[in-house]
Amino acid sequence: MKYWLMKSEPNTYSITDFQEEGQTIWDGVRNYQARNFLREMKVGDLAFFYHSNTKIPGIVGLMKVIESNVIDPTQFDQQSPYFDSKSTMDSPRWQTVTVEFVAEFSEQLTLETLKKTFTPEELLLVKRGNRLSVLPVSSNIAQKILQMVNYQSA
DNA sequence: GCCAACGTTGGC
DNA sequence: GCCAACGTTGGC
Repeated sequence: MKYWLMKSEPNTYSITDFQEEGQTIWDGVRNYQARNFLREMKVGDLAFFYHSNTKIPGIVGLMKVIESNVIDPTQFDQQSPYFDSKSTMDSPRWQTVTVEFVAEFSEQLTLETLKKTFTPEELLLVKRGNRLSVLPVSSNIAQKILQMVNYQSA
């Protein structure tokens, strides 16, 4: 079982939206490195939900992969901003996962705190200039994060 | 709103 | 295949 971190702009899709929906297809990722991580994800993997491009960015919750290798439907939707004219039904370019809401943490773990706690080597997120919206989190760092937010796993 | 960092595009 | 121009991300 692996841990990941995925970014979402709360203006577009917040942890509250996610909780209300219960589960969602993580669509719209159009970066090859991020997509490759999405392809690696397996059912049962856990991912931190991160609020980006907002006043106080940070980790706000946890989700679980419930379906892997999902073809992102927005690549075929001409009305979608994520439409990709070069992708074909026979060999779709963009795969993603379906995730299920697990928890919203009682306290947000801010980027500021993450930067103070972890080195760029420990956590890719705090690397300067990092723009990946999907990234792996090593198991021991994930455990530390879960402790920091007082999350009691079932 | 600014801009650094980085990815992508397209001319050559 | 190089690289300048351009677009996007996302913190500040």
